[in-house]
Amino acid sequence: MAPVTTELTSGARPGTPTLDEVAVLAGVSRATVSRVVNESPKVSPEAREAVQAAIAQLRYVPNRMARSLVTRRTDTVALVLSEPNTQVFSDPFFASIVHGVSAALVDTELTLVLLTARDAREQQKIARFARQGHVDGVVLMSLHSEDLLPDVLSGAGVPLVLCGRPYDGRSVAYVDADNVGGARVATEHLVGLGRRRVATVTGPTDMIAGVDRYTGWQRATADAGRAVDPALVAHGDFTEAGGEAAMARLLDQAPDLDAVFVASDPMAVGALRALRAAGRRVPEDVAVVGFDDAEVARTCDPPLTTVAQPLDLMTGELVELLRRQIEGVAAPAETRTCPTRLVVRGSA
Amino acid sequence: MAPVTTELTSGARPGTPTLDEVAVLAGVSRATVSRVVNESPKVSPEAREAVQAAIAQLRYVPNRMARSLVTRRTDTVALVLSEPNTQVFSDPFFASIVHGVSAALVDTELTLVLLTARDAREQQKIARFARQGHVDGVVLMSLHSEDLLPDVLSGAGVPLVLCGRPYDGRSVAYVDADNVGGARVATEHLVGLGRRRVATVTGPTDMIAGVDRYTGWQRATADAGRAVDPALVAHGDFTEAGGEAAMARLLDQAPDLDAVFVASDPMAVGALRALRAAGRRVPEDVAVVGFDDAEVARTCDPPLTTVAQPLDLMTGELVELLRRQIEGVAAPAETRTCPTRLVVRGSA
DNA sequence: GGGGTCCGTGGAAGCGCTCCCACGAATTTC
DNA sequence: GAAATTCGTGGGAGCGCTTCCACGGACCCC
Repeated sequence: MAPVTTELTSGARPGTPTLDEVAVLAGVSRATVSRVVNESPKVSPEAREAVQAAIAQLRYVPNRMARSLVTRRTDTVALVLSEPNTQVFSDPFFASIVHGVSAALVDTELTLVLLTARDAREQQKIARFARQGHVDGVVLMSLHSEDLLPDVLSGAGVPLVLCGRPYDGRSVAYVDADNVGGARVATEHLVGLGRRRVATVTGPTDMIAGVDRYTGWQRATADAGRAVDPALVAHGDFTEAGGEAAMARLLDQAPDLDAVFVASDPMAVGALRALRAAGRRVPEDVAVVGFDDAEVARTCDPPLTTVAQPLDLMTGELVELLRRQIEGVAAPAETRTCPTRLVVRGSA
Repeated sequence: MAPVTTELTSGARPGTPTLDEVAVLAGVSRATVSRVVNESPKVSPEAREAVQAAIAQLRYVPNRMARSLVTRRTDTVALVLSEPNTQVFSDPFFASIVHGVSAALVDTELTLVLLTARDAREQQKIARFARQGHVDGVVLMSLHSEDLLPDVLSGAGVPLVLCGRPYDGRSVAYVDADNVGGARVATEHLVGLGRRRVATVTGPTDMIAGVDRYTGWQRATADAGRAVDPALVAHGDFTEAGGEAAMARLLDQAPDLDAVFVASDPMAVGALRALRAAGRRVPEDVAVVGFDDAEVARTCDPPLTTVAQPLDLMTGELVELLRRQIEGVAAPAETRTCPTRLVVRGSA
């Protein structure tokens, strides 16, 4: 009954021109329009020009779904933050990573989308999203040990790079800073300053960065020929408030401490406050070293001596590793550990 | 030459089963499998069961690109943060919005992606992303006046809701807090406390929230029968450092001030610091009111009296308006202005 | 008990795009 | 000058899915 109107079916829907319509207007075939859109060199200048004019006139925008269906690429990568604590979202380190990755991608055809998962349900949703082919790959900031996403994603064959070493030595691509080394250098700096009782405020013990920085402190302490005194250790949660509370505990447990390595800058700022509240001067009475070299390390009082991570390098590697996996030319689980650097300011 | 192998073409690619393969295994047609996947009621229990078993066995995941191609829906919405200053990313208000929108979406079929645009190039990329049909709609936190995205997006017919009133009274859907009213109440509170010289630290004048809160202060000041003294005004940028600097200027311009309305909590924290540095006690010498009721307002010293925005309500409305537009049942440019509430704590 | 309704089902036509393949014309090579 | 190459082009199949339509069987009503 209904005649075959293949040619102009979509002409009925105004506002969304298709390849065919461009082809008709330009007087060429669909294939040629496709070539122009995809910048194939095998098109004569005249044809190219005609097509470009038609595209402009029709305000043609290619339909990505249709394209993806055949190319099996979406030109989209996701940066997934899998973390229950909303506040971590405002951690400057996270903001820097987002910024860096996004900057590394701006000159490519890839678009970055951010996904956050606060609980198992959201993790499921994200896993589905990725498995269904919405993205070509994912950079995962999976911070806690019990996270499901690394398994699900790599199991589903989604190209994946972790930002931060996986908690269990599973075989997966990752990029991380040399947290152990950085913490060690920070602690050695404190020891080298002649401090006798060097305490530490650690990060959460279910995050690898927390564990590694703690390990670095332990090693440096042992190397200095000192006992690892539990009274010199307080666990924080990478937040400013957590750092303040931990520092207060430390002051209580070990009133004679004269230096402290704090495993993140926000926590160090909290520690500074606790120290001030307790009437200790920094650095005279207590020397403080932080970690991250966040913006706040420069502006707080006194400015924070801290361990800087090479963020540009790290985000660059992150993107590089991911792209290689997407291209299919990467070894299964390449890893990078980037060197850190001590930045000496007023606090130690 | 090559025989027609329509049936099993995709069988060659292991690991990504298609509808057809599920259909074959379940002994039904593609159409029936599709019905099961889409939870159509018109399927017999036996067929449904067989299909579900096949799906489980094959670990079948529908290909969203293929589905989108025909349904013209992606079940994805974007939250776009269009803002050059990376630091805003760590503004707790932004984090709260993300959290709220994402929470409002978790029980729906919609997935939220976050997109950030720091410059015109990234804005272009995002515009393309949206126009090409990657998302069903966008929530835009377009904070500055010269942003292109609202125009491009609404021009392209992408369902769009702004978070925050547009700078120029353009006709577009938005949800905003009653910034003018909130600022007014805050200022009136200060006046009601008997303060004679009520200053203000404003937000950036190219952001509508900055402008509106300033307007609220002006109105309240005028209503109190006082002149709007320029010496009582300093412009900040919504950051803590900016607030500190602005407060310092204020102290310089108007040493006799005895109260200040600060247009955001992070700035208020900065102001508190400047005040302490200048030896002024809060609230004895200078009463301070902030805006946002951020986490930090509770933990700072003294706790901040501040204007709370109904975040859950706002994010709920944001999602509601967007969904209605996506369904096609919304008036073109519905708007919501949500009431604010003064939270009195120690600082005023 | 015959004609209507309802319901589950499968066939088939696309959605908009890419890309393989074949084709004719222009160019080169011996 | 004929065969071989190159090059731009168009035809057409197919990516995996949804959905319209038609079909046959079970059911209902008078």
